[in-house]
Amino acid sequence: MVRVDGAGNPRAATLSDVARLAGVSIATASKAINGRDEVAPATRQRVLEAAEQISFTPNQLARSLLAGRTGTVGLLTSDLEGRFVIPILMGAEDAFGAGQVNVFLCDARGDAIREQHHLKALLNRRVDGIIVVGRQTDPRPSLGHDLPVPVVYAYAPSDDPTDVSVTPDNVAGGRLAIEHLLATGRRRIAHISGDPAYAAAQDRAVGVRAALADAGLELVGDVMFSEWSEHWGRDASGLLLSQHPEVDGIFAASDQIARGVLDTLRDLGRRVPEDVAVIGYDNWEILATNSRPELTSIDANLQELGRVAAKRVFTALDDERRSGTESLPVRLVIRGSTIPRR
Amino acid sequence: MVRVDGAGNPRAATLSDVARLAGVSIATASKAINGRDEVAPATRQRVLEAAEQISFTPNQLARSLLAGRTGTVGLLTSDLEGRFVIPILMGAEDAFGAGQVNVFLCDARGDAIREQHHLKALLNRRVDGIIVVGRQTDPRPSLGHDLPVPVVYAYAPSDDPTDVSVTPDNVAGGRLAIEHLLATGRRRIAHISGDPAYAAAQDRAVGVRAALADAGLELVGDVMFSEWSEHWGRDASGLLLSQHPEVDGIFAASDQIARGVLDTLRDLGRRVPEDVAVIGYDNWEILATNSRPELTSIDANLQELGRVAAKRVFTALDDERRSGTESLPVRLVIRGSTIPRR
DNA sequence: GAAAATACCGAAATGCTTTTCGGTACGTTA
DNA sequence: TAACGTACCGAAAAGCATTTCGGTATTTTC
Repeated sequence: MVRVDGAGNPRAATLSDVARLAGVSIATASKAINGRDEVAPATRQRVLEAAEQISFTPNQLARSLLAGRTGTVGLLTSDLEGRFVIPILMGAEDAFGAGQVNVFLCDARGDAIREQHHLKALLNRRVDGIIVVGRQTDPRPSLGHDLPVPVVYAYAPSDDPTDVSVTPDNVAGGRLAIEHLLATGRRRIAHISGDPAYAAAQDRAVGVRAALADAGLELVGDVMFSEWSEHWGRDASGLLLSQHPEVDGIFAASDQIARGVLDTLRDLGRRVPEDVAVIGYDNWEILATNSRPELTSIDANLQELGRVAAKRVFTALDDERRSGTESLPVRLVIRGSTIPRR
Repeated sequence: MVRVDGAGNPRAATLSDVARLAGVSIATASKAINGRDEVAPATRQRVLEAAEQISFTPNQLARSLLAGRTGTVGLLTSDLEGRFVIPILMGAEDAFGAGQVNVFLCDARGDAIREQHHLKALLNRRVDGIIVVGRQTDPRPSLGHDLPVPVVYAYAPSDDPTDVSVTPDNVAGGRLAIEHLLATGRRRIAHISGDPAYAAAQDRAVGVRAALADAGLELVGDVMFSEWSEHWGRDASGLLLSQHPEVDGIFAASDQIARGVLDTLRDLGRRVPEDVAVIGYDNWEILATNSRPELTSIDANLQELGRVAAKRVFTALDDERRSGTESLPVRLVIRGSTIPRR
C-alpha cells in the first residue's frame, strides 16, 4: 500500500519503508545504500532493489540535521536587475553545483531591511556559507563578524578589511585599455567615463592616468564624467571632438557609452578605427558584437569572479589570513573598433 | 559556557539551551517562543529573554522535518544567461519572498542530464514545488507526472497539456503592435522578425496577420525572418526599403532588431516617426530608452509572469482544472519612435 | 470546606537518517 | 571439541523542534 499525506498525495518513501520491504533493519538498509562494507552482498542487493522499487531517495533534511552541514549556500544579492550580478551568480552556481551544493537565491532589492530579513532566513535554514553580491564595486557595509557561517563579498567588497572580498581590478582594467590603445599607435587619447560617484569610474581613471604617465603622455582633455548611458557617450564625444579634434583614441568606461561614441563618430564622418580607435568596458557581448564596427572591450571575468567567491566560502575559514579584498584580473577582448579587419 | 562544534566555532543555540537557561522544559520554551497561549506571561517573558540572550533561532531543518513542508521552492532554469529568465526569476523570488518561502536556484545550462540531476537534488531537499523556466516560448519536454510536488512551467510551456504552464501571449503581442501602428495612421506596414524556428516569431506573425486582416489590409512584403540580431535589423530594413520604399510602419520582433532598423533608417535619411514609425518587442529598457528616437515596444510583463508562476505552484494542486497553458497579457509602451514628441 | 474547573507545565512521541556498539551465527584454529 | 575470530545484523541514540496528553497547582463555585 502506498502511504499518503494529508492531501492524498503519494508520500515520499522513507528508509524504514525500504527496510521493511527488504526484510532488514533500518540500520542495515542505510549501510547498504550508503555503500558501507558491513553488509553481505546478497543483503545489499535486496536492499538496493527494494529502494529502487519504491524509488527511495534519502531525505536531505534529516541527513543535514544529523551532519550539522546542509550543503546549501545563500546568495544574497542587492539587486538582481543589475547586469553584473547575473554572471557572478552563474559562476557561483556553477562552482557549487559541481560539488553537490545548492544555492538559495535572495534578492534584497537594494533594501537594507529586506537584506537583514533574508540573512536571518538563511541562517535559520542553516546554510553553510553566504555570498553577498553587490551591484557596484563601491564598498558596502559589512554584515558583521558574529555570524556562525563564512561570508564572502563579491563585486562590492565589504568596508571591513577583515572580511573576505573579491572584486574586479578596475585600475588594471583602465591601464589595460590605455596600453592597448598605445599599442595600436594612438597617442592623443581621451577618456569618457560614467558617474563619478562610482568607485569603478574613479579606479579606471587611476589606471588610465598611470598608463599614460608611464608612456610619458597626458590625457587629451580631462576625464569626462557624467552617467553610464549611451546618450552621454553621444553627447560627450560630440563635445570632445569639437574641443579636441586631434583625438585618435577614446576609452569609454562602459560599452553603452562606447556605443554612443561610435554613433557620434559615424555621424561626424570619422572612421573607426582608422581615424579614431574606440575601446569600451564590460564586454557586454550583445552590445559589443552588434556595433559598427564591433567593439573592443575590457572583460571583467565576472563568471570567474563568481567561481572564486564560491571557493572562498569554503576555504576562507581554513585560512584566516586570506581576509581582505582580492582584486581579480580583467581581460582584453579585441574587436574591430581598435584594429582594422584585414 | 558556549558550546562549540568540531572546528571550535560557536555552535548555534538550540531550544534546549534556551529551556535550560530559562529553567523550564523544552516544550514550554517552544510554546513561549511560538506564541501559544498555554504559558504564563511571566514564564514567557523569561523564555524570550533567555532566547534573546543566546540569540536563539529555531532550526528550520528540524521544523521542516516535522511539518512535512520545507517552505522552499526550486527554480530550475535552462539557461541563466537568457535575458528573459532574469525578470521571471525576480518576479518569482518576489512573490515567494513575501511568503517566507526561499528559492533554490538551479541552472541546467541547456543540458538535459544536468536538469535531471538538479531535479533529483531538489526532490531530495524536499522542496514544496518547482518552477521550470525556459528561455524560449517553444514547448519543452515535461518533467513527467510522477513527481511528489507541483511543477509549473514558465515562459517555455510543457509539451504535456495536463501540466500547468504560463507563457506570454505572443499572438496578442503581435496584434497589439500592429493595432498601435494602425492607430497612428500607418497603412503600409512591414514586419521584420527573428529566427523562424522560434514559436515566438511565428506567434507574433499570426497576431500581425490577424490584426491586418481585421483592418482589411495586407502586410507590405512577406514577414522577413532570419535571426534575432541588430545586424539583421539593419540588413533587413535596407532590403525592405529598396523593394518597398512606400512602407510607413515597421514592426520589429525584438528591440535589438528594431535598433538595427533605426540605424538603417537614419542612414537612409528617413525620419522616425514622421516618415516611418518603428515598434520593437521586449521593452528592453536599456536599449529602448537609449535609441534615437526612443523606441516604442511591447512589454511581455515577465516579472508578473514570474509572480503568477509562483502563485500557481501553490494553487495548482488545489485546483486541478487549472492545468493547461495560460497565456498572460502583454502591454504596449509608447515612446518616440511611433508618436512624435510634442 | 469540598468539588469542580482552570491554568500552567513537562514527559514523550514524532519526523528521518546516520552511526555506534552490542549481539548472533558461522567458520577457524589448536 | 573448546576457544577464538570474523562477518553480519539490529537496537538505540543523536540531531532539533513541535505537539499531544497527562499531571500538578491554583482558583472558582456551591
